[in-house]
Amino acid sequence: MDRRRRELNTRIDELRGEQNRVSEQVERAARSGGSDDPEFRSLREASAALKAELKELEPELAELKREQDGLLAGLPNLPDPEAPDGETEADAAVLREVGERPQFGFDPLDHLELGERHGWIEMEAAAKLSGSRFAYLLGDLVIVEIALVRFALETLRREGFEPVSPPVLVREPALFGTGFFPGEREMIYEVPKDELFLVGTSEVSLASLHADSALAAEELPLRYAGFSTCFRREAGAAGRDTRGIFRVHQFDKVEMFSFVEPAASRDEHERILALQERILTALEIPYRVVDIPVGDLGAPAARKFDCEAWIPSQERYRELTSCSNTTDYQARRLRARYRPSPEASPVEMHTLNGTAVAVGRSLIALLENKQGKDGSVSVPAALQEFGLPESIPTR
RNA sequence: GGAGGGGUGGCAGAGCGGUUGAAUGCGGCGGCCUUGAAAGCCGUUGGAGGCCCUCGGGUCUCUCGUGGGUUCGAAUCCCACCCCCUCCGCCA
Repeated sequence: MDRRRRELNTRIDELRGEQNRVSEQVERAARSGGSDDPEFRSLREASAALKAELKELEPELAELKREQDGLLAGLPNLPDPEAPDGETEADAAVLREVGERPQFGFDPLDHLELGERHGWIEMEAAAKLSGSRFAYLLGDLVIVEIALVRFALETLRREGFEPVSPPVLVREPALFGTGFFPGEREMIYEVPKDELFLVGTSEVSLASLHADSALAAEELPLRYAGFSTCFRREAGAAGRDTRGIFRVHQFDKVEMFSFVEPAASRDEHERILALQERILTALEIPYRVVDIPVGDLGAPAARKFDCEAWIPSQERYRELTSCSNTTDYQARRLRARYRPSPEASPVEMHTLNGTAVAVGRSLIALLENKQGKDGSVSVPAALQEFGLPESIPTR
């Protein structure tokens, strides 16, 4: 296919070149001889013949290009050779476990029992309002949510991440560029009337901040901390994690996003992971870090680490944050480039993303791990700085 | 939502069917001048892709918001879409 495309391309280039030359001659003939000049007429005919041949070949080339682009668009990023082998979550390599799992001298409650007892989570009315997998958060939990967001934003800001409150309704190219399209179209809410889509993560909006541009090398790295609501259809997850707010269609999240030079992306990945761990540690959530196997990476990522929080009611670790090095995959699709030196041609940057705080799941981890016998929940010191008491419910 | 105006090279800004891949100014780069610099003067200066090659270039195509169309020939004419500005209306 590619060979035929190249042949056609060359042929069409030649024809166009010929036509450009003939066109010039036509002009000269018109000037000297006028429109009755026989030379003028024969040249015009020659040009018309070239045009006819072009009209015949061009659609075939366009079709081949479309086909080839479509194939290319569906290809995933090349996995990092160090990513572990394997197809599924089960093949992930556990890198480390951090923090002490709580030892309860009583029967711990799950987050929904705690939430309902204190009037913090209301799911039935939400289901009536919006359907399954929606929730109202109320009271102290809302205050904790805001403290979580502020804590994450302040932490990241000190590390050079610029806070961003981005659009959450975006056009198709943003989703294509970040690699959610064509592969994960089923996960995305669509607003057909306006040809807009609701983002499943602010990663999509942040990545587009430097699309279609060529930055100077000195401008890199660029680091952003996006705060937004996220929307996910959760198609294909029917029946999974149906209890509580673990897997819902709408949640808030603070997301890190970095634009870096290719040589720096490995270090940046470590840096993002380190920040995630620092945040989890400050929130006093026990967690483990896993290295995602190649088969579970998704299209954009070359390497991915997840931090999984210990969830007492499930007696297992569940994904809380995730960070990916997408190398040049998104940059290529978004045309996010930079000049290695002022004279150099622009080349693709590397982009990386990572969750700073996924609010809903963080609340679950906090509620369950920090609960006391009386059903109260102690608040980590890091959040107390943002106006919360030592424990909730507030009396 | 209604009515106008407009999107041209890093920036500003001309061009409005053929010699314009694009005037001019600013900026950038090189040089002259200078002890050094400024000023001045001279020169130079977009991007993507294909082919050739003595690796420095040569050559061709595409590119004036995006996509179509008209024409022998389009930055220039027509259509659709996107974006920006001004005025009116509406609204958190």
